[in-house]
Amino acid sequence: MPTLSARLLDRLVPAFDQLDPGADPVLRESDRADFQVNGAMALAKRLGRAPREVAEEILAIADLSGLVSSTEIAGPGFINLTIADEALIEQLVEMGDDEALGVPADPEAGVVVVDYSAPNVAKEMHVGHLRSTVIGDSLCRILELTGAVVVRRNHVGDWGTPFGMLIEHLLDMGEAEAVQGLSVGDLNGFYTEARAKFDADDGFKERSRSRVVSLQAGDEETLRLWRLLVAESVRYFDAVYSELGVLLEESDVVGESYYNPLLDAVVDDLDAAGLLVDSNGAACVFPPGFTNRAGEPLPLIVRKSDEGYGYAATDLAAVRDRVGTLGAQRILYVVGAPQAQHFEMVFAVAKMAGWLPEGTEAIHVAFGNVLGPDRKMFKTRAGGTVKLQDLLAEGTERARSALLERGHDDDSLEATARQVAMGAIKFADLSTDRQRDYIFDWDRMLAFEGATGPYLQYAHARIRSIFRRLEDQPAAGGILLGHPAERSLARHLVALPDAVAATVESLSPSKLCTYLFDLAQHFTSFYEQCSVLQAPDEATRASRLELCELTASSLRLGLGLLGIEAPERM
RNA sequence: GCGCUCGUAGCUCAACGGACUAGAGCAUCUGACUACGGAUCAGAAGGUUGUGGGUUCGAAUCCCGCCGAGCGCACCA
Repeated sequence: MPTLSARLLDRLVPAFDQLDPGADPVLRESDRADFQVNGAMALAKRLGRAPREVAEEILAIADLSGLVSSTEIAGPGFINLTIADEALIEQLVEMGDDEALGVPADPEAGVVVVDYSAPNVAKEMHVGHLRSTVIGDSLCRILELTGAVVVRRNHVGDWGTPFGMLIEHLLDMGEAEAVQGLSVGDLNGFYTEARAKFDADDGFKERSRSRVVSLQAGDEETLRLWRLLVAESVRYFDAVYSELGVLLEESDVVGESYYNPLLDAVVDDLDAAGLLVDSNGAACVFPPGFTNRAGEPLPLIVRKSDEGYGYAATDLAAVRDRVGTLGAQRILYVVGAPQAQHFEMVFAVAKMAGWLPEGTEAIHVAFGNVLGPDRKMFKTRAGGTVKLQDLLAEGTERARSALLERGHDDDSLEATARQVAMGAIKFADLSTDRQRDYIFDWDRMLAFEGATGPYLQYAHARIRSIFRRLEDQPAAGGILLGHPAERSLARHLVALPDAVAATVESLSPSKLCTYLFDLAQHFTSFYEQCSVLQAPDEATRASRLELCELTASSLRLGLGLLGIEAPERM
């Protein structure tokens, strides 16, 4: 089913084509009317004609019958369009019949690999993993709805020199005891103890070093111990993901170690392509346009001077694997903004090597830091790292008391508190433009008023409450838009597909957040002005119930795309 | 030093080169509870969009300079 804006474009494009083939109508939502068409002005400039005259000609040519009820040319050459109520109603009916509420699935969307979350084995997840996990999860859900085949990749840090000391520490403790400790999630304690011994005890340090060598050499017993560490960590990650309500699973974990067997080929093939340069003993590629502090060319170090591989090699191998084996048309890296230059370089080298051919693209979906109320990096009061589990638990606790304060009185309290807390945390994160840093503030995000997760959940719960009170099955009549509040709600409802499209286009869930908040506001305004259950007549009542149903579905779908649950009651 | 990102209302944020009033939310002030959840709604007030130029019919948005902030800049990921 085509969206309303697609229908409009179908009528407008031929008119613009007639004056200048390929001209963009520049169709936008408008606060003056329903839509505005701004393309006439740019077109007039190219044609050397008067803008208003061009606008008039467009309107004369375009067949807007049945879709638009009135048009107006305003200002320097804006075309304002008011949608016919019948067209709006038709759109709403189709929306109601569609599980995706009119969001079109693009059959050409292709395979998209989304690389996100990426915690480290044997380390606890902390607030620094929050944004990648939440943003990545939301993008996956949205891309799937819009037709992409999404492959989730949790690129966990499961390899490298720290594993020597971790394995030795595990042996010192005894396997059984170590596993016991790890299974209760005390990964930081484990890591810290290992680190402390490594720094203090030369013998331990020596054992750790040779253990790394055994690990890299593929010694079976060492690998077994390493797998034990990885398995315990993955179980712990799963517990966090499940509490947070993100879709990552064990099978999505494809850590750094997975790419080890592919690294030699990366170097060999770069060498064969003549791209590899030896610089101070390291095997490097110098992609053009990157310089260091001294203004000299900056290398991407593929193999270190000690023969070891760095993360550039792993990232290059991952690009090859994802494009070559998984068939990715797009690879999204949901990774913090500070790594922008690294990814630019990796992508540049991958292109030079032909590993990102025409028709494929790699995108760094960068995001800013989580800051505390003091605008500095978010830390605990003691200055330590905020553990993700602690953060989620605190949120749930705060949500619980907020619900109790407001008289929540059934046995769903625990479950609802968790849903509200996760909704609050996620909405706060997703509603700010990705690129910017955002300030983590419990009171603001957990407020039940304003643009927050709880406000949206509340709007949904109120609608559901109407249906709980409904005793009879309403007659299936048509939709009526007699009241201005009904019409503006309707107008907003049909814009859901456009909001989703804008979100996909920019890979910014904040656009969807804005849409949903506006929708909730339009709804509550309608709700205040238009009685539903006690509507003046049966036809109006049925129509309003239908509008309620569509709003609830839209909120549920939209929140779902953000990874936020929509409880029936709060 | 070079590069990237960014400076919008007291605070947190929107605004895809477009309109006579730069929008929301919070906080503040004023109203509205005998309708479906007042956890709400209606309204008011609040801005030389860091600054100085430029391009344009039209700039928060594009270009240049300056000021300020954060991050990155060779073997950790």
